Amino acid sequence: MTQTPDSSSTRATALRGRLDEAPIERRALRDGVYDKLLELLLEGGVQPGQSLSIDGLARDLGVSPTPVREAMVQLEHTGLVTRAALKGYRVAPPLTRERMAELVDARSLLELAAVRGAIPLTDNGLLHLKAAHADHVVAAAEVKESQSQDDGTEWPALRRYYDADWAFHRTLFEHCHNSYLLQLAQSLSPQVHRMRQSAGHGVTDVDLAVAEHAAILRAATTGDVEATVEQMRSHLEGVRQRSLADSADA
Amino acid sequence: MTQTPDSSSTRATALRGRLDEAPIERRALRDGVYDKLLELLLEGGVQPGQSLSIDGLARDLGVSPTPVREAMVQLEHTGLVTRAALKGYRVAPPLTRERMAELVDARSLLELAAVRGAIPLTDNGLLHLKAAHADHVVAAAEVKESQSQDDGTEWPALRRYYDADWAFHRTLFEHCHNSYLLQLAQSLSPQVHRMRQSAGHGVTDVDLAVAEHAAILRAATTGDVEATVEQMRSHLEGVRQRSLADSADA
DNA sequence: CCGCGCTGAATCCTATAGGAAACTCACCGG
DNA sequence: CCGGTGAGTTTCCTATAGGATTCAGCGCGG
Repeated sequence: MTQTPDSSSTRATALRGRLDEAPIERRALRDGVYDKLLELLLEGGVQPGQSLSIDGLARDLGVSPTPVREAMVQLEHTGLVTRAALKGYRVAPPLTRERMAELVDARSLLELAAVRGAIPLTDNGLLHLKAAHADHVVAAAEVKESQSQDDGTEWPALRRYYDADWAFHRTLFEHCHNSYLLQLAQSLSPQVHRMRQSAGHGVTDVDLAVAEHAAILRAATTGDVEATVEQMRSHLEGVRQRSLADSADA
Repeated sequence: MTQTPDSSSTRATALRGRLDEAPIERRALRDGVYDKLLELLLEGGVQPGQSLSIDGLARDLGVSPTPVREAMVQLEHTGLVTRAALKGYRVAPPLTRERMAELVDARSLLELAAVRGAIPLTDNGLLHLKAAHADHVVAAAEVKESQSQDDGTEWPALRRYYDADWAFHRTLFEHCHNSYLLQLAQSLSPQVHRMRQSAGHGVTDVDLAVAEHAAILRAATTGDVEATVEQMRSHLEGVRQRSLADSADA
């Protein structure tokens, strides 16, 4: 059975405590296509400048061009692909050092504002942040394990690590009492992911990031706004350094 | 650079001075549909919550559903419409007072950062800002004239005024040496337009806005960063007051 | 040797058609 | 009186087809 009619509202309120976090999500084909293409672009399996044929992608994915077209409109907004009218879509050119610096600046602006709005955290917010950090630690361990094997299959672990990292930051945005900050940060997040992908960094960065996140979490626990801001600033400065360290601006 | 055909570079450079501002823009149908729908939503000709039927809009616009669908994906990202899978699109609910305050806060964060990055302006930037301000003054006069007639046709003038107002602010973003700030501000701008539309304000606000813009321009001319920041802060505080003054949070 | 025009295939863009799901509303049993 | 059920209609979602445009390759004239 595909759908849950859920006509009995009385029972719904009774279960509200259990399924408030899982709104049954019906997905059209275009959402799945979007996820697939996003994964492809973030993994770096396509060269910048390469053309992305609508019909070709539709054939490869086994769907018709219409949902692919919709997904491309969505991707166009992330900045990962560029569109030329009547000429199709192409993978966006790689980020230059200058653009990377701008990206980190813009992100810092949003993140520091989010911290100022989120601290002191509510009890619920603190729980979420702790959970996100714990997941980040686990993902970091998995990355280190997969990299020790070095069998070429480290991408899934890396992807999971990136998601956990972003989830930690996103938690702060979700509790900063300004929904637009979250929206803005999310619109920047694909570019941030791409930046990290282009500058393949080593295991040491993972440890540093985890340590800095831990410092942020400690400061957030105390409820000291300025201390948390300072830890976040330090973390973002680290991110900046590590990102710009090795960037072969093609 | 990837592939700039640019075969006739000699002639291109000869004409560079004349057509650098007018890149011939080929538009597909979906771009025109997007503009039409954006106009419709910003004008307020549709009630919040009203369903926007793909087929119906396609019939009304005299096109097929496919370009309408693409335009809706684009609109969905602006927050002016909401989408439920397998249920279609609806006009987004109106902004509550709280959301308006959040919006002004987020906008202020970006605008103040832009001023800090843009001042002191380059000669070119200063020229652009002056031109934008002059256009804003003209548009303001047109609004006052059209409102004195009060024949129900004030919308075109108001729309033009909004565009000129936003162009002034956008100029600062364009010269702040951070392309992502401009991108973020542009993603917020539809909501800002909608906010102004929902809170129908009078002629007096136009004069105030023009005066505050003039103050910003004067400070920017001197090249004093902090003075310009202060004028922008004052302006945005005025915007906040006027926006929240009359808001019938439905 | 270089620029120019032509031809063909590939691709984009739009229109149309059909299957599937959701909403409306009358009907009926309790 | 109220909740459940079923057909009918509307709408969304996807697939397919056709016209329009771009791009690559080739031959020709200057």
